[in-house]
Amino acid sequence: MKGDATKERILDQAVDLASLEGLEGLTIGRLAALTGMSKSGLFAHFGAKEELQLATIEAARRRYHRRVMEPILAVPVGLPRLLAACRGTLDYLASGVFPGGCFFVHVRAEYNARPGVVREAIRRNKTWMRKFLATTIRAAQARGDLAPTEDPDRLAFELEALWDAPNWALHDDHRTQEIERARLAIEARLTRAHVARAAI
Amino acid sequence: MKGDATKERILDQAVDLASLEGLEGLTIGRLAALTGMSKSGLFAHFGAKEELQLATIEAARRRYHRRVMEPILAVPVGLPRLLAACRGTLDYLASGVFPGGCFFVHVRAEYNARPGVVREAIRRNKTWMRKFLATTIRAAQARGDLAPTEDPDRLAFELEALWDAPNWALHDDHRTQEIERARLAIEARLTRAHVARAAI
DNA sequence: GTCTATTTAGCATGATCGTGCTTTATTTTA
DNA sequence: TAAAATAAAGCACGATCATGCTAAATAGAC
Repeated sequence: MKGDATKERILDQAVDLASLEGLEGLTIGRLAALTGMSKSGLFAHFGAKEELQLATIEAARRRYHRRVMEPILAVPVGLPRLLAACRGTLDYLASGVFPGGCFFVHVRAEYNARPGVVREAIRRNKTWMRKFLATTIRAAQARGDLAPTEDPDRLAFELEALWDAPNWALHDDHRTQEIERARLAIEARLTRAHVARAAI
Repeated sequence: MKGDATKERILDQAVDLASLEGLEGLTIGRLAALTGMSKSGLFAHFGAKEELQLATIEAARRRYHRRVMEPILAVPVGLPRLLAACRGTLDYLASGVFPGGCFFVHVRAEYNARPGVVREAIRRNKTWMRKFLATTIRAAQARGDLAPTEDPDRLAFELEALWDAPNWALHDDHRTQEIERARLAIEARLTRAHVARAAI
């Protein structure tokens, strides 16, 4: 079907636009202009603004999964995968997977205080990531590669905090410096968790 | 002058609204409804949307300074002040200074990828905070209360990262848990920097 | 190649956006 | 208290918002 291909093309633009301007800045009119379609023609694919927003979040999730998560999931469970997650996430920030920086950081801030299905959809992604990290940490502990005294959820919280932070400088001159700071902080943190070779 | 008092009242509402919905969600119409004024009457105080946005950022800065920074600045320079900054920032998140969580985290995400005077105004606040932290850390080092091997800018980056992170859970049930995680992480980080009594 | 189903455009609607201009109401000053 | 200055409202504007309905174009099936 041709409609599906068009929808894909629309959502690709929508993800880029929303990563730059948020899910509010993502308007039907702007998206129509960007894709060269008519407003009504584009709108017909979604039926409601909220559906477009949800589809955009889902498209961003797919892109993130393919470009960032899949390489990580290809690494063996436990410490190797945890290190791959740190490395992959830090690289992803500078790699331009999303033109405006991390899509999820942007929209999470935007909908943090707005209850509704959009916020829940965003929240699910964050929850998934936290669970994935905690599970990976637990696996590393089970293999004796990480101090068993570490609380997996706490360590996951800290890693996320550190690699989300460089986003704020992502459009400044010193953005590589900030990413490097995050990298060093994560290395030190993992060393403290008794990782023998923490170099990422 | 009466106009000044009105303007103050408007900006007070504007800060609350923007902390919840961002500087875009902050529209003249909504703000007029909130303050019980006419759109044109309110608009006349600012002359342009962008002026309203800049005035709102400045009003948020003032509120933050009075409620958060002043108590911190009352503490002696060096390590005591650094600990006060950590404690004060963590408390501030839950205290409802801004109804939507940290005003600055929200608007920074919103304007991260939008060049212009608004983004620069937001950036100035972040830069100021980073400099304040680095200076405070340096003072603590000069007094021998903090390891001289620590890079002040790196430590400042990490502290900011950790205490910004709980914002994402600020409207969830487990928000206190997330703030507690940040507190524990900061304590551990300061201990690593050779702070004798890092309890905050 | 015709028929049918799907996709897209055209056009319209009411709401809201930011922003002017012109009065009216309210303060401040003299 | 009268005059001057300021603050606020009323009303209007063009633009853009999300969203419908209907017609045209294009696709896939036979």
